[in-house]
Amino acid sequence: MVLEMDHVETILGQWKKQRPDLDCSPMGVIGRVGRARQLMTNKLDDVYKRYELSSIEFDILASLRRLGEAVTPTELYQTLMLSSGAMSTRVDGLVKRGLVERQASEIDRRSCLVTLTTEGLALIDKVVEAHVANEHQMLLALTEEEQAQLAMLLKKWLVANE
Amino acid sequence: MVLEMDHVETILGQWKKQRPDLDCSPMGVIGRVGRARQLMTNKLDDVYKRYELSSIEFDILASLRRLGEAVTPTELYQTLMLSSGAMSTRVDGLVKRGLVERQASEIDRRSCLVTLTTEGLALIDKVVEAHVANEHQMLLALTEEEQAQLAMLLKKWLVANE
DNA sequence: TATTGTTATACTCTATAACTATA
DNA sequence: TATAGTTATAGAGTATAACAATA
Repeated sequence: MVLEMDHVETILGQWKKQRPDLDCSPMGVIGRVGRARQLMTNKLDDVYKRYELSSIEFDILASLRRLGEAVTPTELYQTLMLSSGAMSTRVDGLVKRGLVERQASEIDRRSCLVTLTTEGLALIDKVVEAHVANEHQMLLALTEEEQAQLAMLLKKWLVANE
Repeated sequence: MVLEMDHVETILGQWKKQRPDLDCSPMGVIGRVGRARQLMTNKLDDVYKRYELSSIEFDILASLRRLGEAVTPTELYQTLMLSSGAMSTRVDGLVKRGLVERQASEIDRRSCLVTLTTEGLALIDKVVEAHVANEHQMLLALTEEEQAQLAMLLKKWLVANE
């Protein structure tokens, strides 16, 4: 059996030596979630950049696509945890590129609905396919069963903490 | 048995409805790693802020502490994945607060060693204790065995991908 | 010539709050 | 008065590259 170490294992060993009184075992989980996230984010960004999208732009377009309906800027910034001002700026950029449109609301004239244009829909459908293929590729180091187990454990933590 | 949903489960359902042709199962893993990371980061930041440290400042002080020896700015920015300029700025801030010092290197006069001051050492020891206690608290939703399993699965992925 | 580390510059992204229009 | 959304401002953080000193 091969006993390979990862970066967090090294860090745990260093703490063990310098502060043997501390039980740093939770770093084995939390540190690895952080490090995995960082590496995963880099790989996800590779695909976004191929289509000249930032991570947030992808999230906006993907939200509109998977919800299957137009949503207000307020719903968008609350869902994606951005300020209203930041969302306005992001939507502006997508409007300028012809990927989304703002439609006046018929029931509340203060409000508007952000919708995908034909070009935006075609783009996000293409990007999501590349995105999902990329994600499949990223998980090849784990068996289907391990992936399911990992998802299940993270879900249990999230149900208790989100 | 309780079947609670998390946020990612909702998103998976939306994709299933809008794009039933796509196998989005990897989102169950990658999406949850990202979401868990975000929630964990917020909770970790609570402790850092209590001691008026940013996440990066904590990382610098903790690196010095667990390595148990002085390191060069170059080692620091490579380990923490920052640019050299950004590290200079961060170290400056910690020097101004009396938490670290720059010592001239005796073997290479271009270089220096960053060391914890007495105050810096006392501070990081206190913060790390609060940090580890915080991390223990954050994982209470999982049993010891589940935590170990989660760490093991993430480690397997990291060994193959980092 | 190459490398270490600092400094100066410019850029990206953001939150905040002021603001307009409407409810 | 409160809310939806935009705009203007200012701040945090960064990378980049120019720079000085040394290898």
